[in-house]
Amino acid sequence: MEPLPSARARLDRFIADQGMKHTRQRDTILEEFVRAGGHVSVEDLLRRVQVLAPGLGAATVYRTLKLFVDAGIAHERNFGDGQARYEPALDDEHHDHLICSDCGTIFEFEDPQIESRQSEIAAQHGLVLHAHRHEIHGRCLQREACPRWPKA
Amino acid sequence: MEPLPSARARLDRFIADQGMKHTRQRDTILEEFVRAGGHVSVEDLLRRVQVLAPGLGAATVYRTLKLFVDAGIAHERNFGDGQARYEPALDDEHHDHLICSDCGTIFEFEDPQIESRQSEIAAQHGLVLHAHRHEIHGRCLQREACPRWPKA
DNA sequence: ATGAATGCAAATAGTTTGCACCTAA
DNA sequence: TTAGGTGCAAACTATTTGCATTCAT
Repeated sequence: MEPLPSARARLDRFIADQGMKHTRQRDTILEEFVRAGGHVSVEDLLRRVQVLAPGLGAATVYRTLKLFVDAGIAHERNFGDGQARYEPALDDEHHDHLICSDCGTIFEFEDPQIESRQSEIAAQHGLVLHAHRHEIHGRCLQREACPRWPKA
Repeated sequence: MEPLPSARARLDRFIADQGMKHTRQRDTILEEFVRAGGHVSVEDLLRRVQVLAPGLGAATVYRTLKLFVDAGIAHERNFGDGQARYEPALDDEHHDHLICSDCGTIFEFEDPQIESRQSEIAAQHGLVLHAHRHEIHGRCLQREACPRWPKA
């Protein structure tokens, strides 16, 4: 995962480039966003952030996450549950998601074989691939091995 | 695409099994749903349906599409644009989507190689695959060849 | 008759926006 | 000083739900 310093550096540069301002709120949100580690919903992040900055409002979190996406330090994800999730953007690596329908755990995966097939498929239809979204939904093979399975 | 008679038969059976009732609205919605051919939003479908049945309300379309999904004759899709889309469910075949970001055309694809990799990946993480979602986003290689590219 | 389905309107949930006040540069 | 940012509340969008009425069986 992207370390905080580099994310902050990128954000600062973006902010400067756009003639925007560096604020305490943005710092706090970035810090908690990176600490959360990935796949945070706005609601989650807001809760976390409000521990450090009680007055901070939801609108600011929404606006700031959009800013992070524009600055290239976050990706927006939409699993089918009606709320957007965000995760730190890494410089190089790309990954897709494997989601357990039983316990909600989200794994990340990357598969070169699939990646390359995708470009071929796009080309077959006369398109150049520029993005994709791939989610695999599964169920625990053995519940006991699942770290998040709710204790009976 | 699923022919209307078989979809209607399946729906009728499901309705009977559940002790539900056969209504004119459900017929109309099914007819237009199948005619639309796939990837319809509720808004689209409502507009279409209201031509045939002016008084028909949005809530009924929402409820009926959920019914179609339960009855196994429709799938719900969520591309990231904030509104759900529905398409007829086929008996056998499964497909994923290839979407042109330029003109909005939605192609369908199916790739056995990718399908099989997915199960392997799920297994590696201790899950059994039970569903997946895969979208490829691309851009037209040659705009002229694109049937839906907006005329300049 | 009678329970399910409809249509309308009101309620939700997630997200966006308008605006007066605040704050970084 | 002065644009840009924040916080709050109101607005919006997609969808769901409560309820009186209508309709299929």
